[in-house]
Amino acid sequence: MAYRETALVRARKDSVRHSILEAARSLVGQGGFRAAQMSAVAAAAGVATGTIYRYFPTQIDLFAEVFRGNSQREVDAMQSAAATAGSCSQRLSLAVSTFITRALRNRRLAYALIAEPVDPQVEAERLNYRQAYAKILEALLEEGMVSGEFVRQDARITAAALVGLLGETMLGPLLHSTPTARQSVADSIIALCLRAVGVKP
Amino acid sequence: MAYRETALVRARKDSVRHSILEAARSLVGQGGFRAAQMSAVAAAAGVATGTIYRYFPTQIDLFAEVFRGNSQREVDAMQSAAATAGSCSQRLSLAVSTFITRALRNRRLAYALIAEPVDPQVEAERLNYRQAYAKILEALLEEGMVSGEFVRQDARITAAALVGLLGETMLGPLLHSTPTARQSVADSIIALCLRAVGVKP
DNA sequence: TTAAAGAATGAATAGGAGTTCAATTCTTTA
DNA sequence: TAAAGAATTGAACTCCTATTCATTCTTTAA
Repeated sequence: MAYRETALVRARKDSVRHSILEAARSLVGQGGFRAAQMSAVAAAAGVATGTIYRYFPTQIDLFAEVFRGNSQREVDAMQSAAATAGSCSQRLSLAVSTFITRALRNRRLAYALIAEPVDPQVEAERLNYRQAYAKILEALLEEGMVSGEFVRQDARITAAALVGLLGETMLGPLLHSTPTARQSVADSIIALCLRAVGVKP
Repeated sequence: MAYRETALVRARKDSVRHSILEAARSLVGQGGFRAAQMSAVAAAAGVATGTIYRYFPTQIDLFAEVFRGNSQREVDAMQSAAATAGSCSQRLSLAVSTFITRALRNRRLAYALIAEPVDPQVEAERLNYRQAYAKILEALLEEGMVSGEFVRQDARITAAALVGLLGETMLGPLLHSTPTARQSVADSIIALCLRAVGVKP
């Protein structure tokens, strides 16, 4: 034998893989998935298109990983917010406002993750993450019902509804509002969520 | 001149156009937009593919018209429900349950209209119709606030939120529930909507 | 009946983006 | 330094449908 992968090569391959992912992530963050053609990703990553295929079997696999990476961050952020100290209402408010704030910080990315038309297999990832959000909210709702803060309800449905509610308001009124109006819009959404879960007075 | 379109020809052309639209509508209703390739539409309509182009400049135009046709029916149905006699709460309940019932009656179509990945120009139609739903709900919310049935709120935001809420719950929990569970799920969604708009006791 | 104008046909074409692969360059070890 | 094994390259290829258009029917009016 005259060749075996050394740590150095391993490291460089890891770095190439990382570059490709980062390039794709950046393109998606700027122009959505449609802007991330393989040739564009390759150019941005500084490799040939063929090289991408040594790291990702298909474009869909690459996109799925980009989707997971981006979405997981959002889910984690919401999870942290939901896990803070305080009443369930406060934690729900924080979780929701975290979602809103982060979506506003990168609206194109938010659009890509929430609503951009994508390949069905990437859409499957989207559904996974919508469920991940829903699970977090569902747990919070259950807790709030036990503590008596929220009225009795089907937590699974309310959780899904909140996810849909947040997505739609991010794409609709909020994105087109002026910067000064944003805070009040965000406040409206939070108030709406609290009403929806039936916070008792 | 030796040829001029007569009423007979006019009528047949109208009928061909109608066949094409109907074929497309049916395919979309069964398998979504992805199942409605031009060749499939032509076959279903009993014409050659080239013929479609004498009636619709591009596939996108055809799809947009199919989308509008289908969506308008849904919007009209909700509008009727919202315009019945009764309290604003009752009318909201009816509007929401109308939406749910109709979505359940044709789930594939509901998916195509609500969430199937489509061309951006068809997506634009989708946004139009989401706004149409929202407008109906917004008017109802305004009325309910004036009458004192609903708490003060930003009706535009709540309306958008309800649209998102309905769409998400149609795709999530409801579609996968058993037939017997459907009614209770629908009831949960209605109750949720009433809480969200802040129905006063 | 016939010529002009339209309408319909469907095989051929176009175009765009993902994917492949023969040739090339790089790494490693003997 | 050489040879084997990998990795990289990017132009060529593939695939898939939407779209076109030369040809063939139909219809109309003289």
